[in-house]
Amino acid sequence: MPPYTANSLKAELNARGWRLTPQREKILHVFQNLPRGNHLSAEELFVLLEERGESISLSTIYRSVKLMSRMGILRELELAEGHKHYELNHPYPNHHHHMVCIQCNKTTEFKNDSILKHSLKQSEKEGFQLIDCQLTVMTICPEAIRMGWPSSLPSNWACTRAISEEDSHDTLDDESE
Amino acid sequence: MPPYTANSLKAELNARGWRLTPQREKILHVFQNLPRGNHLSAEELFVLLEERGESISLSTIYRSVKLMSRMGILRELELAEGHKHYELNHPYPNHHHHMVCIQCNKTTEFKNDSILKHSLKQSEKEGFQLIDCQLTVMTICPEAIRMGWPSSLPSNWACTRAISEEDSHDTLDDESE
DNA sequence: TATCAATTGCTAAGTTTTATCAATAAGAGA
DNA sequence: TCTCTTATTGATAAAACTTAGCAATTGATA
Repeated sequence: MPPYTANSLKAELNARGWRLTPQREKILHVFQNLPRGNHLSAEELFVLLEERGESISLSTIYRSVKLMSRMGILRELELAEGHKHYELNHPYPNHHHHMVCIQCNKTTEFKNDSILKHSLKQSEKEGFQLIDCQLTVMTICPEAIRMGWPSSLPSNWACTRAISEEDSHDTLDDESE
Repeated sequence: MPPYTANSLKAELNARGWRLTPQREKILHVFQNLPRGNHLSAEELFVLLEERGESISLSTIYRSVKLMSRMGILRELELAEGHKHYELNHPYPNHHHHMVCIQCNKTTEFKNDSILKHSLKQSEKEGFQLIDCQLTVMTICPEAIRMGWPSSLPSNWACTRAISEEDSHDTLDDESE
């Protein structure tokens, strides 16, 4: 995915009968200058632009991020915080996934291209066209563990337990960063 | 994860100072008798119970599915439909993921334990405790493709394109399916 | 069986997102 | 450059989804 310029964004939009507006340009600009690993909700984007004196209505924010997600410019994230987050779409080889602490909502990115490969394999097997894949790893972070969690947590999350028992590590294959 | 009975559910609840109620029992029962691959939203669960003449208030539905998710009995799914879905939690070795058509919202399950292994590896590397992981594969299904989609779709979803070019298939390792 | 606190159901309210629609402005063509 | 057509914006209202508050009920323990 090439870094978008105002011109290439315009071309992409016009090719579909859509228009380049100052609002869409500003929104793209925000995401392009966002530090790596950050993502914004519609509300956060709204506030951020307001603070910069470049206010855009919330309606337009919602419409724009949805449009740009469908175009493949942004990526829509569902990180279990009750609302959607958006980030610049970085396809392979910069494709990445997220690990989230279900207690404090802290999220971190990680790369692992074999996830994408598995997804591609799965979709091809069923005749589906792959658009994107997102692995969300739900965890408890070290701080949350220290804070007493997971006191009220599952006593039987065999998920972790069982797979640890058989020490799966030697069956890992990939180049995960 | 053992199949829950009323008794084992009661034990799990009481161990945490919580109580077994007819409502919680009914809800568990619904999920245990749901055909494999199905999941329900809070609203759908509400309607389903109402139709069976076993009405439970919507508040209680929401509270119960959240509680049971935290206990590891249910799994909360975010499948980009705008609201959460729930299913019985099937940990390893019955852990699974979802492929969803972003056009018609059709979802299908698939197994691939190496995803879980990668997640475990990632969380351990950072000192996080793994709770669950969910891979969501966004696709366009064959029917949607036939219907003219993805006409307004990304022209540059390098995600798929680039990885196809290098034919990644021979680097796959696992027992998926 | 009595006690105490967890739980329910009802209602209201909070959050996030979409719909409506008149006014505006981008793009294409003359 | 000007005009025309239609996509787009912004404001407001409404929809969709989820949580909060509280009196009444009921499960678990002794």
